[in-house]
Amino acid sequence: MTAPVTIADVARLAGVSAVTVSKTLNNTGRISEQTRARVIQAARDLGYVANPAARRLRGARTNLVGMVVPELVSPYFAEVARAAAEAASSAGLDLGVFTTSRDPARERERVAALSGGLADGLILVVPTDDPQHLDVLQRSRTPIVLISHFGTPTDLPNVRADSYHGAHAATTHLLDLGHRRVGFIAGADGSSQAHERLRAYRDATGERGLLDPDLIRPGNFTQRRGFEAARELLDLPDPPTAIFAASDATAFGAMDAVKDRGLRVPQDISVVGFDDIAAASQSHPALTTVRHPIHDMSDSALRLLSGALAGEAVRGTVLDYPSELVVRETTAPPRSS
Amino acid sequence: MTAPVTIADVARLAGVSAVTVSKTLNNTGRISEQTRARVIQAARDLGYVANPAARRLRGARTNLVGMVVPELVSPYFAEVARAAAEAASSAGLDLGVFTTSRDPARERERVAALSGGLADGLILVVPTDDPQHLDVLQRSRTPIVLISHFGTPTDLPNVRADSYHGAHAATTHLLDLGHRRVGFIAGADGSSQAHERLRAYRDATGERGLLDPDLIRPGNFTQRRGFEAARELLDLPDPPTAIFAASDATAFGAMDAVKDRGLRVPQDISVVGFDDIAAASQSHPALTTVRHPIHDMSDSALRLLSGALAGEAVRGTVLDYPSELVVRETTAPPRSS
DNA sequence: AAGATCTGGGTTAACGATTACCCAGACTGT
DNA sequence: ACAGTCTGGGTAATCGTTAACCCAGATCTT
Repeated sequence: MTAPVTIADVARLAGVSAVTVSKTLNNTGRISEQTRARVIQAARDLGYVANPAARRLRGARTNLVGMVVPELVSPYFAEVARAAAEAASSAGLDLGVFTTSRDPARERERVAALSGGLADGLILVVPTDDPQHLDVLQRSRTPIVLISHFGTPTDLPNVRADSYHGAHAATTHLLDLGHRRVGFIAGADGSSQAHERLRAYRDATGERGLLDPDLIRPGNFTQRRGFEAARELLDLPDPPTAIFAASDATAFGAMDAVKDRGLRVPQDISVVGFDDIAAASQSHPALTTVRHPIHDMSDSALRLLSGALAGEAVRGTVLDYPSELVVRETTAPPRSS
Repeated sequence: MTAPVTIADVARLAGVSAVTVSKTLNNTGRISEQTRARVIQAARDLGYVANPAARRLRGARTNLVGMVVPELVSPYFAEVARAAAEAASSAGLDLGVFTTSRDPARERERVAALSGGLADGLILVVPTDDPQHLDVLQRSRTPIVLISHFGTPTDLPNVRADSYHGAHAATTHLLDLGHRRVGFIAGADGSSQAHERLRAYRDATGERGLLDPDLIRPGNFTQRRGFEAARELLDLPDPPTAIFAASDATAFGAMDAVKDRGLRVPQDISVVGFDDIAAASQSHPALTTVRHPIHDMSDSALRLLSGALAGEAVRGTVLDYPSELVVRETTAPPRSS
């Protein structure tokens, strides 16, 4: 039950004033080498860490950045959080991750509490697309960076993942291999990313006159639904020879269905996923998929935030990161060709 | 760039003093209905949210709980974080998740910063087992709850996941099905959980005189290593008819290897995992595995923390949650029997 | 009817750290 | 030798909120 050690404790032990301790530890003001050494020693001995609340209240920096994500269980968000934590760490910042469970009210509270007095800056992943909410964000004094916000435009810096190009490339890849019937298992309704992926699939197949509505199945990003939807596709009178799933999990479900039918991937059926989660490269055969440059995105988000913290003007910046196709082992030319 | 609205702004608008606003909003002290209504209205109009830093500094509660985890990418920690966030939310608390990347120094910093002035309480998942570090934790004034700490004993409340029983049950399950050669793919060296799982496997096979060191392969919890290790096992002169993997990811890798050999799960080879990650129930065939009662554990951890926050004596509490076998579709009697 | 009690709200101080400002002594230059 | 500069460090004020006290007027006692 030891009370936390304060700056006064350190000052007492070092035989100086609290101000001198503060100056020493923050490298501000003039301090002699002797005193500096004494202070640092005392701080170390006591295990002193400045109280962030006090620091923040005084207007100084906390070096804490808050990240608000819808949830953490889907590998995508987990990966974004991890990449951001690493980027933050190498920028000398700490990252605290807060989840909203996709509850707009909770998102508002989190943002208010964090920007009000805990964090130096905020990174919002897929913020709720509510004009009023976004307006509040825009007026906030604490720097905010958006990740993958696609709705109502704002002038907040926004780092976006562009699903379209990757999805288009993936579909084209299958077409180029010789597939003429490529099935698509969609993502969740209402997700802008899901919408983009479907649009790209439609465009790519349409360009070659190979668009068949029967080959498009609804989905929800889950593995289970991937399994079912793939079954539906395989049960078609004229089944596809390749399946493009809107997420890796869905693709794994689809692969399960293919194997369950006694067919082989990729010899009988090619499968492509989307996201490049960790399991994609580790499964066997390794999944051909589309990768969001999550690391680059998180790096950029943190660079923008650091910039804003340092007073740079970052308003209006929009960084679009194209997704890219990663060809592994689950795609091959169709049997017939 | 609106400056955050402070309690003084609300006071001014409502025509009262700051203290009255504080009392009203915190339901402390006597306030007339009239005044109360005016204050609440003003606060709402201004969108006032108390500055957590100031509040915390004054010694009042932040309603923020910090959770420190090694990382977030492995589904296990992601799930623990999610369950804790839900439990926190229903206890009226917010949960901020911080990662350490398994860096002890970073863990110490995080804990110091959080307990020093950000969070009301802390939940530490798998804390570094350093006596000195643990001593600091034990002296901390802010309540701390440990999750799955197995090393140096402390009197901090500790909610533990017991891997042993579940792993023993899993092995016995395979043995009861008639398997006489059960392979084991271990977890990462140095993980106490990995050690317990191996110990249980050894005990369970040993009890029936079926322990064969050749059937034990090193692993590291990854899918890739599961694939390789399973190959090694299948290449044995007298290969196992069942494989018990120390994690679900490893089990998936093993299943890949089995299928890659043209064998079927569970007809030719049974596979059991450990953790019951989301993909376990969604894959096909659905994975037989061992589940940690993560939700119960997180609930308990938060209950303990809330209790401590409310002044209850929770020191010394140790809750051991047994892991339990979940039989799904990847286990069956061996071919020969 | 005069003290006691209650009501509703204000005053003051404090939390821990930082910043702006100040000052004593040592050193410089001419 | 005396004003100016530099060095090293201290004092006071401040951030936003709340707990501990206090007090004026209304209401209640007997």
